Amino acid sequence: MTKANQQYAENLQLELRRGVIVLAVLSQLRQTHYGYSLRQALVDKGFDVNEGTLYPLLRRLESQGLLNSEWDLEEGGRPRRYYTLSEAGQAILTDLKAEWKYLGVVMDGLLVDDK
Amino acid sequence: MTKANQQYAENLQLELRRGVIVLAVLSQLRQTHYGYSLRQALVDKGFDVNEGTLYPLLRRLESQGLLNSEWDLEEGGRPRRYYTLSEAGQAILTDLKAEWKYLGVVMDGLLVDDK
DNA sequence: CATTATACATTGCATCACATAGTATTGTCA
DNA sequence: TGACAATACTATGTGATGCAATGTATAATG
Repeated sequence: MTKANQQYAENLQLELRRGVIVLAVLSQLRQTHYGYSLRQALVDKGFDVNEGTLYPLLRRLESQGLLNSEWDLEEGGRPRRYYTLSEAGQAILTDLKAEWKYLGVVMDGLLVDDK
Repeated sequence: MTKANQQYAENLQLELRRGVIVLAVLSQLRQTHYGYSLRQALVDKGFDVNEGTLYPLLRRLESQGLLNSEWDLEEGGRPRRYYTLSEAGQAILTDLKAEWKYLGVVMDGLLVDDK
């Protein structure tokens, strides 16, 4: 595999993960998290997310009304912004889960080693 | 669900499918196809792809050396460009299949209804 | 003879992940 | 004590890419 091909492969793997990020994030926000702890939870479970991806994503989802957030300015600690799913966010999560499941079935059909 | 939320939901579903498109395309090109027949094969199996997505995608994959193509200029027929997987394309397909499988496992872990 | 299906191409727009860099505090370890 | 890593969040620019829209042209269908 040439260097160029390796580059293409990495790129395609990134694309593959790209679409799933929101689903991954929403799934974990069934429990309250702040950005950093959310990232750790995802990484721990095998889903690596860049900080430069996650933080803006959370702000975007909040601006779309899918998340609620609240600052925690505890004394003697760094300020944390806690996120939870809004009702709309829960509805979207349900949608995306269904779509994900459907996609799995479709892809299984496409990837069958026929003949 | 408000109109805005419906918009977000559609958008996120598009994103979800986005990353998988290349994998879907490569999977079907284990058999030779031209663009139009490839699109039909995908749609038939539940994977809807836009023409404006598919045709440029095929050109791009070819330019990256993952596909080979050949015009068929049969008399009394519309010209068709037939695509097949190159060796590099087959390698990438194998990679992506593995990544897809891994992603499935990870997502299953994330989506578990714990508690 | 008009409409639909086939077959491919192109352009501009909008979305979005990531790399990178920056700020600031807390903890660790030599 | 002083350097470095970890914590926690923000901001910006770039590149990749899907899609809607539009165009071209031929064949089939009614």
